[in-house]
Amino acid sequence: MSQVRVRFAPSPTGFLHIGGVRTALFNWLFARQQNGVFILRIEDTDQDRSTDASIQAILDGMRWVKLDWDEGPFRQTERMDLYRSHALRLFEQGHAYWCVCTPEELEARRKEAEAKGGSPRYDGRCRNLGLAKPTSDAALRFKAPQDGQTVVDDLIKGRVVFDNQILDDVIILRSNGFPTYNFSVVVDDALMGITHVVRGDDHLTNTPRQIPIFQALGFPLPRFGHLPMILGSDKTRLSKRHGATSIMAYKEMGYLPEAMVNYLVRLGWSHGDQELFSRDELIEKFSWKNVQTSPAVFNPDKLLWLNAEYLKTNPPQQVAEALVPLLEQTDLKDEVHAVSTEWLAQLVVLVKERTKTLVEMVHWVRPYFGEAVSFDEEAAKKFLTPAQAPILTKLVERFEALPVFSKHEWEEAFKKLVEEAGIKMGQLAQPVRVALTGRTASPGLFEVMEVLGRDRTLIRLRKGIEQAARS
RNA sequence: GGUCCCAUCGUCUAGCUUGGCCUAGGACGGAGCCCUCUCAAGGCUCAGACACGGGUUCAAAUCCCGUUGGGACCA
Repeated sequence: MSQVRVRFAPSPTGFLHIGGVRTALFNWLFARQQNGVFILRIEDTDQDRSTDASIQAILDGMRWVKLDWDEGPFRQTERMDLYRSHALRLFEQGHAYWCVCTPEELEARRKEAEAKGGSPRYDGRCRNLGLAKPTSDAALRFKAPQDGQTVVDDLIKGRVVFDNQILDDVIILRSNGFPTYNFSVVVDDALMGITHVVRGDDHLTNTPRQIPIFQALGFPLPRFGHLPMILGSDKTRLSKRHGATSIMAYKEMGYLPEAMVNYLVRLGWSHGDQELFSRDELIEKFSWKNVQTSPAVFNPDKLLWLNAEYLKTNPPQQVAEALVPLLEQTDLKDEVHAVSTEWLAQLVVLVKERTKTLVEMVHWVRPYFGEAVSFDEEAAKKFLTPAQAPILTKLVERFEALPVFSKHEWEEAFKKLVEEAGIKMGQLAQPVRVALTGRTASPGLFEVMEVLGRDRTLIRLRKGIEQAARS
């Protein structure tokens, strides 16, 4: 059994699409599971639309989700000689012929054929002309088989049969010397020794056009697999209209790459009822037979839930590391560098159950930096009133009597005071919460104090009392 | 228009290969209850689907045919 070789072959037009990431992911998982080779190939023959920035976006995106490639990135523009020489070889061997029909003529004939109710494909006019290298503009066409059937034994769709009668004599080399998509793909896949061509099912009907080219070139056929598309909420192909489609946009929105991968892999693949998978588990359990045959609607809510799961279960240190770059983009920049990574991890633990993205986490984590905290106006108005000042003062006195912070002891002291005052927990907790965090919603008070430490807890309580007395 | 693909809760899906274990399971989202110092998280409960029509069979979500509806490609 020869080694598995798979590829991901995006076009560098725009950004790396999450649908592309999913295709790459399935290929990558298969390669890793089979101890195979994963190849990255940039299909940049469309020079009008391809940009270097897009190539960079592909590499950045792949790295972010940690899909590493073993060979490449290859660029088709660097392989033009290969396409031309193989096209010419087909001509020399009688598998291709020069066509001098102009686009205008073709268009006119196509319209005519359609008007007569015929099929709009090429009529084969130049097929038997036997033109040697013509002087005028000419395109090279592949002599497609005209009878029989082409059978694709698809890894995902199963057996798909096409009548060769529908096959057109496709152009393989344009008159400007550039290869067409269907040709360069075949040459690359063949030359790179790809054993499994797995791509979006928008390419399924291209497959019977490509198979005869492999055969004419004398290369063994790879296996094919066609993944169903990702749809938007209105069941049309996923596009910007449905929200972000660029993988890096999700990074910016505060998603973890683990969550993206987990979500994308479950969109079209399943392993029983399991929802959460580690990378190693995916490699172990992935199989084509459990890939869905029908398209799937992208569900941002579920992705968000998964992200929250990973925020909660990933090692806090790791989450903190991912959080730092986002904090650096805020006015907290300097303070972030002043604190220890351990303390940051502790902060993550404090808030992780309340946030679904890193962006939300930035917001939640804010009050714990710096000595003082700024009060939310509404919150202060409601809970830091002159009526609250006396009990808050008492609380500070009790706390001051405790020389070191101990979550248990401070909680006991707090509860004792509540009991003595004959009030409910919440009646003291909310003013304290506002004093400590500036807001009405926060993690548990004593966890907050623990993260703040004794000094800052006392400082903030005193400031809270000042605010209460003032209003 | 031609060819091809697809069809289970709103969404992602299990089940379909090898019909009975399916009064169709799980997850997200929704509703409710519990927990509770706030907000969450968590626990429990509920609503919610085999596109339709024919067959085959003792028995069909599962097999066959058709219809409808989506989608892709070709130009």
